[in-house]
Amino acid sequence: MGALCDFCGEQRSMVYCRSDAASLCLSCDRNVHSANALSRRHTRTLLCDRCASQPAMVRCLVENASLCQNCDWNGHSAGSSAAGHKRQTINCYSGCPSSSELSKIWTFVSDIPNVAPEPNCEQGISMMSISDSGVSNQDNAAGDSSLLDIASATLMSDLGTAGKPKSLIGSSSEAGVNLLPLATDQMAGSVDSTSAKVPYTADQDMFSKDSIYEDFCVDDVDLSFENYEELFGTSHIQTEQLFDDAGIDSYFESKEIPSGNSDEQPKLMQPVTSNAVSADSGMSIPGAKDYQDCGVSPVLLMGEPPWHPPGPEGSFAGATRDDAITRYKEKKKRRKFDKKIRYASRKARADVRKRVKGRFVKAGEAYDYDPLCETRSY
DNA sequence: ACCCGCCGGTGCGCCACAGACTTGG
DNA sequence: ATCCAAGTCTGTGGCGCACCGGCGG
Repeated sequence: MGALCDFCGEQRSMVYCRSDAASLCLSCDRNVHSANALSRRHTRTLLCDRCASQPAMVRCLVENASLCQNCDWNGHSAGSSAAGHKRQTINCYSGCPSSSELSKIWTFVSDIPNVAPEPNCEQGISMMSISDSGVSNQDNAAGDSSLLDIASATLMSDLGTAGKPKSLIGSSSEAGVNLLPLATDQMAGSVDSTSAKVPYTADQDMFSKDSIYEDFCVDDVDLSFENYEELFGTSHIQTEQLFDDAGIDSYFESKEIPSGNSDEQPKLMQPVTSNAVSADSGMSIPGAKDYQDCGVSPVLLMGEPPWHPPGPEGSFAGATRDDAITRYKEKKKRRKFDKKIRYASRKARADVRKRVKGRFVKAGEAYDYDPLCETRSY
């Protein structure tokens, strides 16, 4: 069963907020993120069905499960029996959507509980719009159906084949609910190319609407980060490899990857710069610290999991790669890419604490930086 | 080939303080 | 064994500085 809400500790957590590093029930999500303009900008997404501790990034249509990147990779890695499963991206959102609006964002979730509207958010909801989805559904009769257009999530192959995916970030009205498509890996063989470019609508419910949470359960194991590798095997290391110095550039290149499905045409990997999220986070590779903002790891931005056997025109040979991996691992020891917020309350305090040259100052003393209003006391 | 200065990327320490944790009665 | 108070420790984010490697002169 999924974890309880980090905020109320009573309801089942359903969404994950990267900014707060918190799993929240929908009620608390609305309460917490209606507090102020900044919190409304927090991007949230569904919680991973499998590990229940990380933000889900893709929806496996076969398993009816929302998966975080690690669970996705572990479950659908090349060579596994599930490698060919169709998956689609899961959009994250910001603002204060109602339960009905969320149900449009995530059409595959059938048990979104009703959430009382937050007075602070009324305006935001009414202004909600998506103006530049790139995937439209003009036929949708629902009044605020613009949500659904994107929402429903783009088939993964859309991202893989679209020439220039448009950024959704910033396209919506200021106070509205922003839907932020999660970038995905276009894992070889994972998508049936014949189904690409078919905008998903509620009428095309190609996958069961049975509760995705009916099997929302994981073994009773500690899912803390401490035993991450124990739980997820090699994925952590694989992630590390991504930032391999020599490998970075190669991932920026468009390259063909071998398909796990022999019937498919090889897919071109998209350059990172085409990814919507990169624009949002201002992320720079390899110093990507901001990848967590929308639940998008740089790994996904790179397209292909780095441990995937390089294509014929792979940019580096095995020995060079090994060297680079070794170098990266040495660097990794000194870095904190995987910083995990252990105490959200402390983070919340630090986020609003006044500073002088970056250092916290005593309450009431002069400061030169106030995170809340960016004013100076002198 | 070697040295030097410049530049950008990166890591680390600092700060206050709430809350978690430990210890002793 | 349990409770409580007091003391100690931890972790949080932005900034400045030091360090490092790459590059050009």
